[in-house]
Amino acid sequence: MAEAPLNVGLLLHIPYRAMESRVFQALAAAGFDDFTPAQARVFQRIGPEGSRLTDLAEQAQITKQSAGFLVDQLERAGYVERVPDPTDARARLVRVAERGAKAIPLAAAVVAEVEAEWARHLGERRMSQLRGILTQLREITDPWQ
Amino acid sequence: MAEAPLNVGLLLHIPYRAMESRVFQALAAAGFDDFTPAQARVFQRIGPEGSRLTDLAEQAQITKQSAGFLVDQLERAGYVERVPDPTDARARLVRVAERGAKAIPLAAAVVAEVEAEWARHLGERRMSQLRGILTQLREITDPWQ
DNA sequence: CTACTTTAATCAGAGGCTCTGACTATCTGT
DNA sequence: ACAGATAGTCAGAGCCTCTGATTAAAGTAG
Repeated sequence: MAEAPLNVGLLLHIPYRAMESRVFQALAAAGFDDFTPAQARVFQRIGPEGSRLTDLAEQAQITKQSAGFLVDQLERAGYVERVPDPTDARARLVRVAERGAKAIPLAAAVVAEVEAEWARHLGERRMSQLRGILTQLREITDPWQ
Repeated sequence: MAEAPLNVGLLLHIPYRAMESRVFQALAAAGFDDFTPAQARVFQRIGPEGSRLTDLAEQAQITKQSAGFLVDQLERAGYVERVPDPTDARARLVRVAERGAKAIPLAAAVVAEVEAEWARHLGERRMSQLRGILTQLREITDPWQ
């Protein structure tokens, strides 16, 4: 794809993967060792009041069948629960359950820690530029606004 | 993981995924429709003189069994070939084959096109800042130098 | 030169992730 | 009331990745 000056796509992927590994290592060390990246990509999108399976699938850019498969596992492991959607009898809301709620602050802490490391390396100024540029870039690269 | 101000990890992932989709769409449209992201992650790392399976596996951060599986498929599809390593009879070099060589300039063109779109949106100045910051960030997030 | 250790690659088996296609139940709009 | 759209599931297939064991060749020490 590129050689000498790594393409920006790859450059974006490298720190992303580093962040992801750190979060998963920390979660596993804290006993959340049944928890896969694929499950996390769905779990992450669950809104405060719960989300419908179809919405989770769209946002994670997978089919609803795949999302259903992953939610099944998250449910079995106690991270989420499914409740009827009061506004639509066809639908069910996927909500964060007790065990999932415990994992969230832990993950958030690791994210904050890694971001702090990056800020130390880049300097606060460049770190905040990075955030600003990525937010602007999101305008044309995020299909889900 | 985060809510209001998206965490930087996620912000990095959004444009990466956009870039990847664009490249795969273009390859598929040009007849390279048997070519998966997993295969690409290995293919991408093949050096100009060919690379050993073990090195490809390390750089792609997968096991050598997985790398072997993917190289098998790339070989069957004509993207790569395996030749004996003249310096070590245990090893074989995975090299880009004819069909693979044809796909490379196409992928490079799409990468350039997407980068140009991003530069238009961000402005040349911020695009070049992005590249610089990511390159610096790579120093502490890339296990392979 | 021989024995031990390491390295490159493969084989075998298992499980996880994602997809397409088909189906049921419910809602929406006319 | 009916046709079409939407939420979710079931069934089946294929792809990706892993752990553990194995073969062959290299490197190393005595």
